[in-house]
Amino acid sequence: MNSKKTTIHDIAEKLNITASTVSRALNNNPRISEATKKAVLTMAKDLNYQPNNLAAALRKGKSQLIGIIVPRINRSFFSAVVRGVEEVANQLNYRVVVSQSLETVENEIAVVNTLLNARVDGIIVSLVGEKSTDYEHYENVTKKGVPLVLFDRTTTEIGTSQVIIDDYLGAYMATEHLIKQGCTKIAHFTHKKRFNIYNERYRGYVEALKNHNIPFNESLVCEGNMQLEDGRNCTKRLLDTDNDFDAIFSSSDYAIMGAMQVLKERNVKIPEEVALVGFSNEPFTSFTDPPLTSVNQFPIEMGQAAAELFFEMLNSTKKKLIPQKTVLQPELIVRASSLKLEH
Amino acid sequence: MNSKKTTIHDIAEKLNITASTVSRALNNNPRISEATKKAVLTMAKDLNYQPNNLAAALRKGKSQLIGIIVPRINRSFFSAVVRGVEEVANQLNYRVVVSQSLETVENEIAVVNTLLNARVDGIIVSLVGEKSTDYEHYENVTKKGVPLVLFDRTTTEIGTSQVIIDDYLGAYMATEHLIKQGCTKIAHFTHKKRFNIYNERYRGYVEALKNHNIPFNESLVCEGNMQLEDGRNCTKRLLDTDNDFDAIFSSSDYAIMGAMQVLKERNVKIPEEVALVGFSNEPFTSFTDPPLTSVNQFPIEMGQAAAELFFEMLNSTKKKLIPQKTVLQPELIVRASSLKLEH
DNA sequence: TTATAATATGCAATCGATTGCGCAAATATG
DNA sequence: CATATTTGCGCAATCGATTGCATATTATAA
Repeated sequence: MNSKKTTIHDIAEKLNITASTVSRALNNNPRISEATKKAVLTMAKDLNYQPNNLAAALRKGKSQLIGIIVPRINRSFFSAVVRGVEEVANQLNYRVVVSQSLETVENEIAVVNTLLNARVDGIIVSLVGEKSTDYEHYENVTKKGVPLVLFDRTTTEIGTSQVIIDDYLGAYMATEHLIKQGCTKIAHFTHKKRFNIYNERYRGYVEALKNHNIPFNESLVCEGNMQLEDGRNCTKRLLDTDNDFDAIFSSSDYAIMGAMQVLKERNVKIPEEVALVGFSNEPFTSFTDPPLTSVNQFPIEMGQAAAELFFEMLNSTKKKLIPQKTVLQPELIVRASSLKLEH
Repeated sequence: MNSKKTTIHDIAEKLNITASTVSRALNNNPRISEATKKAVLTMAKDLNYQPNNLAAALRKGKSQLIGIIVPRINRSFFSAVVRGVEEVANQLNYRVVVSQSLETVENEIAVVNTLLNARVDGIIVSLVGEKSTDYEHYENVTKKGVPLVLFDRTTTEIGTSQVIIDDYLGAYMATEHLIKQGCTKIAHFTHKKRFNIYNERYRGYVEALKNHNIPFNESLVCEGNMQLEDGRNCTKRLLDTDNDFDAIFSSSDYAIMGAMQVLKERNVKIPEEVALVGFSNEPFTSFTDPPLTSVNQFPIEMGQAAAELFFEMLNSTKKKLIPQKTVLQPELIVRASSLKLEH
């Protein structure tokens, strides 16, 4: 019953040809006659042949695997990106190996190493670190000639391709939207660790105010970890210090949810008294009451774009390729939480 | 600069020993002296040696990879399961390859095949199909001696281990909770495709009614695809046909969200007039207004349990192992949507 | 001191597929 | 008809690590 796995040699033997021919036949090599190809194919089926990619990978020096590293896979944004990558990769007969860095650089280093050991053909990653010393293991990757693509949480310190959305623009659109709804005292929630993405969003916020001649008020900016609780704290502080504000633009949907909770608890009307806009368009944003205006980051498309950049690098013949940067356009999804005017 | 990848042979040469010894030293084989081990280790570091798992995998016949197949990775339940699997797997130096079946059996078949080609050491899967003919490709897997573990959407038709939560119990708890809140006319939303899990939940609902002497009313059961829209339709139908009901227990959080929307639109008070309970404890359930009572399926724990079953199978010396079944206890998470009484 | 056991390492085959090179037969060209 | 070309396939090395068996050296026992 367990008649050993059948190999191309078994097929060759049965047909009185060599393994080379079988290999070429299976790979549809033009130098093999149609007749033998057909014979090989049917014999392969008869013997229930299952190709061993490991052997091919070893010989060819490529595993048809893409490693992808995300902080945590069970976060809707990241899992959606993975989905996008997977869909493009599968099309081209590549598989995706998923790893979590769990937000620590040590994990990240370990994970990069095991992926390299597994001889993945490339790595797609959303970074954990923020200091430039946190990137050495990635410089190692590029030095080895393994394609590396960054997404969302990126850096320019590693000279490699990346895909991001235009965070600046997203924030600008969000803020401008609030302004057009008549808001003039717009608070902003941002991350205390100033990743690129949060800095850009902050910039967008500030610029939108400036371009509409609204004075920037430092005390309306609140920093935190961008979690629900941080949003709650920021909102309480705003309310308690009696800072006058009529809108909040948060760089995170979770933080703005905290705001919504606190405002409701204190019977502040949304959006009449305070309008709310988040960032990321998390799946829950359409289920809140009122539904939350947010900025769509197109995570699936981001994954697809990352995969495409990866394959470009992979297929590039040049040794030194110029890092590409794909910038996706964000989309402001307007829902009731910010709609003070009828449209 | 690109001085070829260094192999154990390079290390061997430098030290005037053979590759065998290097291999054994790196694997900490007791038959190698401490001295040479140390020498090998430092030389490996000096030469920037990166082990090639492909070669080892080919030789040993195992890849240290676990394939996991989910309908879609960007669904919070599934991504959380993947996270659980990954965490256990990494501990044991295994990597996880993720694939999506995208809810079609054809995709599933293709994906199983490529995983087998990649020589994964086993497969963990939540099934797509519902007909027994949909399982042939999996019977193939077990026949080849490749460990297979099912989770959530399982079947007993494939003789293999599985991990599920006690869906019956979860539904029973949910229904009983509603009864204790004083509800007597409890509607139920279920899936029109009667996967095991939905059948079990249906059973739990019916049994809870029975045990509390509440008559079962067929017309309060509504079937659909368990999406938001289905929940909306079911709720409208219930309202429009003037079926009297004071609660809904839905086998899906999405469907119950549809219910919440429609009820709000029609100014039906939640939970006073209609109490709501969902299933799955999706992340958004705590963000709705009112927050949604739901049944926690412990997805991360489910992933961990699946991984543990996998490793049990892997390490079992017996050829024929008895399929194990891990049943997790669900937890009813009570939130405002069903709380008619103060606690 | 000799036989025996333990220790440390080498030899060579192996996992399964790929591929450059070579060669014979078939076909085309002049 | 002789030479050149194309077609179809085989030979054997190769990818890099593992491992059963053999061997040499040293330590121990009798």
